Amino acid sequence: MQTPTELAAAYRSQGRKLTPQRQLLFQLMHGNDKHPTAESLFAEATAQMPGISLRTVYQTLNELAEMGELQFIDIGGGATRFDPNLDDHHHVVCVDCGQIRDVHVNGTAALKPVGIEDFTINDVGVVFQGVCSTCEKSRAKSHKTAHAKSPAQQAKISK
Amino acid sequence: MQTPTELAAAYRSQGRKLTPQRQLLFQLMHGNDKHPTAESLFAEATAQMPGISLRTVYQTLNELAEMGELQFIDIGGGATRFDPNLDDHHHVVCVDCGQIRDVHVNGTAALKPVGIEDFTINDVGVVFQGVCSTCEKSRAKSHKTAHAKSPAQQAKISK
DNA sequence: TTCTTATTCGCACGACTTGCTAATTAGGTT
DNA sequence: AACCTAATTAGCAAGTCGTGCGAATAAGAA
Repeated sequence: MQTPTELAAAYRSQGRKLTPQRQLLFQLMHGNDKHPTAESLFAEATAQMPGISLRTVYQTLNELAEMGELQFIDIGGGATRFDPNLDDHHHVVCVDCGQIRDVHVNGTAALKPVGIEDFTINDVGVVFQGVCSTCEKSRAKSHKTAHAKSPAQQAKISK
Repeated sequence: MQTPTELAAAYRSQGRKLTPQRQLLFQLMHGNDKHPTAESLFAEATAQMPGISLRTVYQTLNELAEMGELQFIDIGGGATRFDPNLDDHHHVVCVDCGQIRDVHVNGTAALKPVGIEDFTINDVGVVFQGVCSTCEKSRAKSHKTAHAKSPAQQAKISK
């Protein structure tokens, strides 16, 4: 995603208006590597601009996605998460706490799907599933105790 | 996923009951490579067993997932899709029509995430995004005409 | 056949996201 | 500086997907 300043210019050049709400969201998303949900962004935004609408957050995120400034990440379960990182990268997900980490991956260029001649491939996404060190520790103590989640809320496996 | 007969045995050995609803769903899912949603499975099931409940379809799919007989696939947008294929495989998605195809992928063993020492990786999923030949043809005719979908319903990119 | 317990069904509810629209505002124009 | 108009916002209703719950039912053992 471009800087807030660059986005301001991009917006104006497209006939879009530069509102305080948008400017705030530009700031909150720029360089943000937390892969926030709309709700969590809304919470942050509200802290700085009480009264901002969740609807506006969704709207702005959709605009930015249309403009190619960010990506949607759907990795099972809950809400869509947003990623302003436009570099060639992939994701690692902790199946316990749900955190998502950006990673560069070696070897993606060599990936070859077998037997899909009738598809024009445009993009490849790699998702690693694992357990982060923090969750690994809490697992050691409480064996499976509080970690059994319903299929719906736990990060789903999508091979 | 195992055959309906094998599943019947597995169910009984676990103290689960073998109901007609479950047996039907075993049949519908066995060898199914369409990656159906709960709704579409429900539709098929209803054709053969009017009165079967959507609730039961969800319940049975969750059971099968718990038993490791199938996977959830969440590739952006709409409903969860179910995959009874337990082989080591990955997926190709048509961003136009949303169809999902199973594929074997060469080179996955060589994939190396960079800089995530604090993660224990258990699984890797690869998703190719592209356009199937059918959609490619219709694109050639009607340029973008009916293919502009809202971000929400179109297959989302998850790098 | 009887009994116990799992299962089914259907509705209400919850999470997430979008549709709709009146009121407001950004930003160009006079 | 005041004005104009299209874009935007806010907020609530509604839609989609999936689950919680409880009464009625049925599987399978005794």
